[in-house]
Amino acid sequence: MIALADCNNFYASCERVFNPKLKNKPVVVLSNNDGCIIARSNEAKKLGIRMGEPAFKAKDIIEKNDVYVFSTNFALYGDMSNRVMSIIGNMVPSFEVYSIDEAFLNFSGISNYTDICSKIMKVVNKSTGIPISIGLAKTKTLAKVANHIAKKHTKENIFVLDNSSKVLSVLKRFPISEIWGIGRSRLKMLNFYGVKTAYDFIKLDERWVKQNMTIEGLRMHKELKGELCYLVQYSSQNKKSICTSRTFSRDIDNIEDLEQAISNHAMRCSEKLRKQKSSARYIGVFINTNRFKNQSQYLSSHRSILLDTATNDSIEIIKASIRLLRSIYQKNYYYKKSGVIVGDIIPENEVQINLFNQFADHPQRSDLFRKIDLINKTMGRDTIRVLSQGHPRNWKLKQENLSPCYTTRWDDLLRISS
DNA sequence: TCTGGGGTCCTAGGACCC
DNA sequence: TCTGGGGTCCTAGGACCC
Repeated sequence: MIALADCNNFYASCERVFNPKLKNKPVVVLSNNDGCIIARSNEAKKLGIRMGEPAFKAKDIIEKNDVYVFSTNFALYGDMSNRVMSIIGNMVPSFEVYSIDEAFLNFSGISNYTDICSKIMKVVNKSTGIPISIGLAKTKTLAKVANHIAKKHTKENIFVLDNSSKVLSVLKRFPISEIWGIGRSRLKMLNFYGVKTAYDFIKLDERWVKQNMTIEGLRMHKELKGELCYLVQYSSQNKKSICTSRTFSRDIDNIEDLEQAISNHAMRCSEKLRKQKSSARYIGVFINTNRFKNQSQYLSSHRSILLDTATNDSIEIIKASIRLLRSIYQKNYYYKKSGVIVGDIIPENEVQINLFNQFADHPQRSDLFRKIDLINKTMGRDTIRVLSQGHPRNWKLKQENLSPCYTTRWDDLLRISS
């Protein structure tokens, strides 16, 4: 069995822990710049305040009903999350932290899972003040369904989907829109073909699902029928890309302010990189205009580069980010959002080098491999990894199209190795 | 010179999640 | 007036290889 443990109304619940007078009162938490509503207590949900709604649209409801409003405090939520997760971790053999407020628990080979889950709910609530719900089933996707029911249709906030007839009767009433992995676009497509419930969906032919919804749709299909596709991953994985972005509280129309923001974002990205002991080989910068202001002028620009050598050095990342920003900056637009992405992340102590095709018949090539071997032997295995090797036929053509950052690679390597 | 099947690598962008 | 931030996975298509 797999369980999904999910904190109820997490951010709103966190605020409540430190402010007892909020008990049984409507509470909402707002996003950056107090823009959107991103968490609601049950009382706030009952008032008809919608998830993701702009705060100004809900202003009337908020004022009339004395709703308590908070700006986000991510330091607090992160800290509370760690506490909840470590309690859960102490009570189950293996589990996966799926998001700030959710964890999948692995109960394979364990029969008293409901007892353990009830106990987890009690202990977490008693020692952190955060209420949680747990759904149990054979697969992650079904555990999500069970969790949904636990939250909305049970008093105890726990629900077990343990036999196939129970699963079928639940799926017959479960709207397809609520299934994990069905978003706006897939919902529209499925509705077009008359699929309204999860049961309608599992009755579809697997080949049709694969063809129309790719491999992800097929996995969803199988998981809903009880076939395991997503395993509980108990070891925490490093991020594969890291992004820092913000919406400005006002429109920006000059490059100085943008440079300032991009520098900060780049700094935060490098900090996150170093924290997970990684380096990035790819840097991207994007800026968007205000998409609500003038739709015909909406502009979204993104530029990126691959670096010669992976880095997590703040100065290098900032410099590259500013260069990218300058290459995409355009006047006459009012920028509203900016961000930096670092990607192709590799462990800190490794250097990755792409041997591009223009070097394939380089007379020093065999020499190079000898040097790489030598470096790896003295510095440790995989200090330098050769990612791809090209063919001489490609040489001339490639060379013309290469961006400057590639062409130095050969010299850099020779310098490193000599 | 023309032809095809079976690959790899890379990028851009869609769709989804919390 | 005011509309979030941070991720993952997958596919298509170009350009190239044998």
